[in-house]
Amino acid sequence: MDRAVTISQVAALAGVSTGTASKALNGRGALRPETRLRVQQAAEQLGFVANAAARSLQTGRTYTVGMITTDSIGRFSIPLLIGAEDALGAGQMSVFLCDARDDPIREQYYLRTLLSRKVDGIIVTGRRTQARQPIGRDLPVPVVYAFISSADERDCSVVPDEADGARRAIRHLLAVGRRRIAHVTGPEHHHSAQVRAAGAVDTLAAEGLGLATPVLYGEWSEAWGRQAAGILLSTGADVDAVFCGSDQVARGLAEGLRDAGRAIPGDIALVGFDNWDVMVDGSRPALTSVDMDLEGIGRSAAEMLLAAINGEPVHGHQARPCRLVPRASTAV
Amino acid sequence: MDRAVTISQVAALAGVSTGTASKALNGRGALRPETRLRVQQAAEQLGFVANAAARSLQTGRTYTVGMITTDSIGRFSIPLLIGAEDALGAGQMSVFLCDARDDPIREQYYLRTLLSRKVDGIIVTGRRTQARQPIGRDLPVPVVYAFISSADERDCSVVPDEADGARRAIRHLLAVGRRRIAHVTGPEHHHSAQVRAAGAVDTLAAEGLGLATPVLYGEWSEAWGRQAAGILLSTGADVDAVFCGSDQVARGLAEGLRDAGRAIPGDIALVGFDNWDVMVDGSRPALTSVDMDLEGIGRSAAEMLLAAINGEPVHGHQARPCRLVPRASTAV
DNA sequence: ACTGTCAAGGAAATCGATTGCCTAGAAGCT
DNA sequence: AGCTTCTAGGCAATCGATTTCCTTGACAGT
Repeated sequence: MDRAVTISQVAALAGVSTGTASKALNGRGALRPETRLRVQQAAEQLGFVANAAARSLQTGRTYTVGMITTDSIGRFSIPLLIGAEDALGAGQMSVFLCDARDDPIREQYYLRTLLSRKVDGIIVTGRRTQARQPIGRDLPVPVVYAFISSADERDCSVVPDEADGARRAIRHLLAVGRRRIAHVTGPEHHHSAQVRAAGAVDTLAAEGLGLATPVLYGEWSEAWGRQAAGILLSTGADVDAVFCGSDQVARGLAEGLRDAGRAIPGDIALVGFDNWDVMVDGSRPALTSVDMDLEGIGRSAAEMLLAAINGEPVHGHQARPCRLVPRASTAV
Repeated sequence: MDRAVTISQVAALAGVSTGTASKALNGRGALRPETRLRVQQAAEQLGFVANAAARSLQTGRTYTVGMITTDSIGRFSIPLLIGAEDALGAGQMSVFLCDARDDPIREQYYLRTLLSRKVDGIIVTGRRTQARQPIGRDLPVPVVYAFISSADERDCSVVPDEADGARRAIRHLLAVGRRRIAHVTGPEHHHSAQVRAAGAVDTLAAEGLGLATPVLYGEWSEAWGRQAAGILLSTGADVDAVFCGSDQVARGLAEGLRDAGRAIPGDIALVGFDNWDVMVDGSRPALTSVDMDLEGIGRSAAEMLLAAINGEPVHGHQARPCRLVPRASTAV
């Protein structure tokens, strides 16, 4: 069963010492090409794979990073995970996944475990309404925050530029000829809702325009979207487009408007936020939406972590632009 | 900067040898309680955390498992991940996350890395239309398949009992007084579609009934559900309930039926499959659905892996029952 | 022929924690 | 007192790979 091949077996087969075998396999030292080859073949033949524990004990590097999702692993974490795992895997690093479930105790527990495992770095991710407290002070390894941001400005945080997303949504609506734009979004206390709303207002202001109605704050759900449709229509406001704070809100709104006999995009054009496939494709018509490129954020965070591990830390908040994906709900 | 605290520093502070310190911290050997306490306090004071690499080099155990998702991390993998991570975290094990993206080469690469890291075990998960080939032969560590199953019957696979899910759906519809039941589902070549359809047919047969129309195979999408509504109505078949192969199909169907003026559940009751929150809650009315308890499957797979690691391997396929979650779409 | 240089590879220390074996001293027994 | 039996805890080997010296032996230069 447990037939772990060690480097001394490889060395014995190749007729060299373990030290020489190590050098041969790692391309170090001064060896005859012929010897190097003999060792490599022996390793191949025995199926030798170096014991990572032994190696890291000696070198101090583990080629391992920890990834802590502070809230549960959810819809937003997955693309981040994938992106990070992608960038790290290419650098031969493995990822420890830790799901802290919004529990500070679990979080600290995981932090301890990761440190005891001597990870080379840590990525902290998750969904939060506000910037979060740093996960620890004076940690012996670099930390990068992805999607959420650290309250400490010196920490490296990679976040989507949500104001940019809002700007793109509004510009797009203006470009397709809409002028009387409303904004329906999530809870007012939610940072994303605030930033997106402000971004929308600012962009309109730059064109000498304003929102057609005050911002409608609610929750991040389809139900609220449907409800908002009623509110919007009952105000009698003359609206020819709605920028929604999320795809779910937009989908609900679309349903509500359709039920009330409004044509989309004929009467009212619609833009969502998140570019969540099941929502944008399930909506009728398909939903134009703002994509935050979460996978790119995950990848980018991982790259910055790698840089920090290699002694070139990046500090401060990195805001990454969004992308607008046009679909039928804003077709001309 | 932070020089890691080693056990010899703890030993020095407590005035004992490293061996004694180790025994004190691990509850081994014969030590005076007073000595044990002194060491523990010293460790506490210095913030000592044992170097996992050194420990595992000595003990051969790493308290680490690998989790390979064969297809990309998706909607189905998340609950599995969470469940497994939950069960393993409680046992102090850490999880290496590997996303093989349906690429056999990546898969083998990850397998190699995991083995070099001397993981104690491996969980293989992912979505497949059929049972998959075993990930390796004669591996030095136990492997458990979660959600997908291994083609080798001797391997341990934890899977949902989808026929059971179908049975529960049909029984529920019968219980609320429906008799003329149709079935709309995904692609015919998909294993899940087949099993669920067969389960539905068998359950009806046991009551001396049959499906009101032949099974409607299509794809796992809302669009197909909407389309199927049209097909179903155009056949003129007298149907008072539809069991759908997925929540997306059900949601599409619900929309299609509503558009055609049919009342749900008044005219036609609806049951979905997956119990996917955004679908069941977004549907109007909220959708009764079959829950495969993916988190339970993940947890269960992890527990079996732990058992195997402890020398009590479980072999064969473990089918876990589903759960029906009633909502408004089948209200009486 | 003698010395200096260099290439090739071996020997052994090292990383940090665990653990089997051993010993000094205390306690128990006759 | 003399002997045995514990007990508490120290010593040193060990895990596997890396790495820093060292030691060869070959060869060139004078």
